[in-house]
Amino acid sequence: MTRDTILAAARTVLDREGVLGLTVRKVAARAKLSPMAMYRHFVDKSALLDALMDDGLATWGKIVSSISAQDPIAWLEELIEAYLDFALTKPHRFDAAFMLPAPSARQFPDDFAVGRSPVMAMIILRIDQAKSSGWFGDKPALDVALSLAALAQGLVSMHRANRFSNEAQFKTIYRTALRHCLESYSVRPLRRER
Amino acid sequence: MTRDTILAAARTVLDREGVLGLTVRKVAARAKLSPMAMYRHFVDKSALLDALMDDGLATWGKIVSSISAQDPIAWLEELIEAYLDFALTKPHRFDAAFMLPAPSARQFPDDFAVGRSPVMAMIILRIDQAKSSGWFGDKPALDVALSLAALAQGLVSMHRANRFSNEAQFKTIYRTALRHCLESYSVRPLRRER
DNA sequence: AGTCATATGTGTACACTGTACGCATCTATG
DNA sequence: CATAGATGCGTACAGTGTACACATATGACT
Repeated sequence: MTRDTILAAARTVLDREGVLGLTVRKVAARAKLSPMAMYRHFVDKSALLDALMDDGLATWGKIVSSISAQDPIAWLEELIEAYLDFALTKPHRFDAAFMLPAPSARQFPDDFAVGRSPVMAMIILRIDQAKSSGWFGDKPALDVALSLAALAQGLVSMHRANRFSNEAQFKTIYRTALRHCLESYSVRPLRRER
Repeated sequence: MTRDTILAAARTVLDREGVLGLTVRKVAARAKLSPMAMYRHFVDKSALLDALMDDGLATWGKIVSSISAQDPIAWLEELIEAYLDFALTKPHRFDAAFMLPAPSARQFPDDFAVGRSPVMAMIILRIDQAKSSGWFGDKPALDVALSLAALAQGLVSMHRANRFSNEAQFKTIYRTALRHCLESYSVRPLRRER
């Protein structure tokens, strides 16, 4: 379908020029279409961006599917590393998937909200597996998964905004923080004393 | 100074139209200047956005300064709540301060990198205070502060991207996750939950 | 006072953006 | 072959950031 041609072209432009540099005309040119032809396949530029987001999430999904570790905890550790790698080696794809240029009007169907996306489902599955071996106490798997995801996303956002003085520092902090987060859920629930 | 007039106008436009709706011409109109006059005070539109970011961080800084709790842990809890409130009641300011529309080229001086901003300094101060009463064990205060900040930012980003099915759900998850994060660093006397 | 350098503001112009509209051309079905 | 729908295109327009050259205001020094 032409739609896929356009998406492929859009991916290329995205990778080269970033979200900001992505322009309807550039994508059209690369897809060998007139600019207006784009609008037969996407109502909007923002619809194109949304598609690119789905595309990025799908790639990320494939990466997650390919994590091979058997042990659920090892699997989660690889996941953490894979996310870091994805963010660093494909920054523009990452932006499109996780850092929309501005809050779009897109409404996710309830079934696709955080915690119901395919990737989240995989993560939750592993957490539940680990639970049956005694990890994570009675914390809801969704809470654990969301904490990991949000922490990772927050740190990467900061990095993408140049808020770490260098990449090495960022990586160290990322690994430390995520490891801590993972471990912090891996005990029976404890209550703080004041 | 005219610069401040422009910034005031920009704030208004930002609040009404959001980061995406903010346009050099609109700001100029509101400041009763010709569009080109803007360029005597800001080299770029992106310089204006940067200034708006500093502005947002400054207001956030004032909010943080005004947290009154004495006990450092209570202070941190209020901080968490204040951040949530800031994000929900001033979403566009929040965007400008924490979610730049796209990774800008802005380089932060080393002294202003994450962990050295004024707000971070305040947070770290409280964490250190808590440490001297035995909290947080030997975890570097920066690690604790960054984890809290990144987790909060990540969750809010997700919310701003409509990834939670409703605001109430988001708030619950935010509070749960941040409380957990805070507690997870608090190695002080811990007691089993019944 | 008058001069003059500097700071500040403006009007016009340009290249580039997203995209509305109407028309042309393919494609598939009768 | 005819015809209807899907797909593509050329033109046009309003809105964007901003370069450039010119106008004016300001204030310091004679």
